[in-house]
Amino acid sequence: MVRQKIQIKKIDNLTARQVTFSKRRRGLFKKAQELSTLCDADIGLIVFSATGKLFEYSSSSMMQLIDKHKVHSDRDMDSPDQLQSFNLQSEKKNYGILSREFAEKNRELRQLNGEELQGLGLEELMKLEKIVEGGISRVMKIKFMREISSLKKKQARLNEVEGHNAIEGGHSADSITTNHSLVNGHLDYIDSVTSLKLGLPIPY
Amino acid sequence: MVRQKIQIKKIDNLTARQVTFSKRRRGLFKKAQELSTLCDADIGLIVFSATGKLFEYSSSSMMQLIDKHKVHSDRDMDSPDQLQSFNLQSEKKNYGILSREFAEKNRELRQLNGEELQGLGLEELMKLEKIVEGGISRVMKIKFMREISSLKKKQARLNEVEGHNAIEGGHSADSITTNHSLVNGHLDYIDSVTSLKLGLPIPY
DNA sequence: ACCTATTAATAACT
DNA sequence: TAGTTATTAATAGGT
Repeated sequence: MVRQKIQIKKIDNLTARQVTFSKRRRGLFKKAQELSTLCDADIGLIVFSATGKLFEYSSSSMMQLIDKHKVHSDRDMDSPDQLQSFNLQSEKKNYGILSREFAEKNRELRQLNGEELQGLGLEELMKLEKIVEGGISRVMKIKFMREISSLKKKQARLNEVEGHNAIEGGHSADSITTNHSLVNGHLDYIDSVTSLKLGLPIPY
Repeated sequence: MVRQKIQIKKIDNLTARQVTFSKRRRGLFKKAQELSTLCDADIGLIVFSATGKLFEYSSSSMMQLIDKHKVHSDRDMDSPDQLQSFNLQSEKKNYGILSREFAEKNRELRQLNGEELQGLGLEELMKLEKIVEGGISRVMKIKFMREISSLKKKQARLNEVEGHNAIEGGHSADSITTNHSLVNGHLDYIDSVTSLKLGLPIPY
């Protein structure tokens, strides 16, 4: 773009790449702020460098923005069209992941035996609800509500259809829960998790 | 910046503002993509127009990116300095909110009586854990793990300190849990929640 | 960090 | 919403 036009592909030279990263990152954040100011837009920009360093800008609160974004995502789950992002890749991929996960959940649920279903019965769900009542974040709350609601409905249907005996192996029940917002969590880059692992010896 | 340089302040004329929004938004997304490609950065960009329309770009998966971002935020909670974002406003505000919420949680917990603590005993926590084991998102899992871990530790300490009787009203125990990532959820703009509200009549 | 030639973005207009 | 163009803004390569 200047002394010589460059190709938009990964810069080989490490130093040059770092320099360009700094310069263009600043430019990007500036543009984001300008757009926000000029057009009264709410903007959040998250940048992780190749080395994992976080840089971010948000015109208001990143937390709120992310919550708002998640709500939009969840809405899109219901009717998986009408997405108008710059590139739809990530959203489409998301939707694919969630769809698979949803199918998987349904499969797992059908494999549960009656006893286990009883074990995860109404009482436990009620207690879960009570805990969820507490001060967890907006999105987490919604997702958990949905999960609980979904589990309740599924259990109810299973009870209805199966009596209290065998488990159906047929096609999954799509119509029961169109909202499923849970994802398999691989705890890759998280080291602090280890200390949170449950089952640790806690003095009682 | 062209036929005439403009001031970076909200554009009064609605039409002009919309046109500028479209043009600059495209430019911003392009720059984001270029930076991502050139420097191998992982970038997420969320833009809400003044009318609430969502536009987004992400070099990989927005969901993963947000999870990663939240983990970073949580890390910052532990040592509330070393933030290197473009503007620190939102993060600082976040930290303030979480600090207050944490204090509030501590207060609430001290007010719990022994019976209620028993009710939320080890068994329930174990069941919660089992549920949490399932496929919920990375961040939700971490947050819930932390919450459960925190509750366990607090209950353990209460049992230790109080025997099984009265509740201390003294100073809060800061050292027990430095990670507390839960936020008060006001369910403002979310309408779909109503149908998810628990306690709804479900046929059993 | 700074410089600057050159390209890229874009404000006003159509 | 899409094109044109004059002008400013961003920046690649060099110091």
